[in-house]
Amino acid sequence: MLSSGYRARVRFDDFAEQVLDLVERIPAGRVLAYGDVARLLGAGGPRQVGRVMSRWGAAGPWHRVVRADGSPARGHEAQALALLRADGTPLAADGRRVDMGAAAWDGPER
DNA sequence: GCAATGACTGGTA
DNA sequence: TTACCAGCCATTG
Repeated sequence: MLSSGYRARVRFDDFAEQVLDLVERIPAGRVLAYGDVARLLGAGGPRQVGRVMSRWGAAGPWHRVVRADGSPARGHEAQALALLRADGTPLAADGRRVDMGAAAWDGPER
């Protein structure tokens, strides 16, 4: 029944669902790097996580997913920083990045 | 099937 | 600190 084109979207949607579910579990004041999300899920890679966020990230607290160096998403830096600041996320001294040492989330466990 | 692209990462200069 | 390069993995043309 499912056409090839539709099935392809559904297959990726499975990975996207896991990413979005994990992102929505990130507590306020905490962040996760793209690579960390992929590692916690044990699938795909940082670029795949970024692809999911660009397409379905708006469904959750996308601003809590940042780059490994603490920089927020490309093209949404000001927006992400404003939301992170609202969550009380510890920012670096420069104020344009997240303090990964203090804001990095360990994951749903612990 | 191949090449280009992407909300990335880590290393080196 | 920023800039450039090579690697990585799935989607898209």
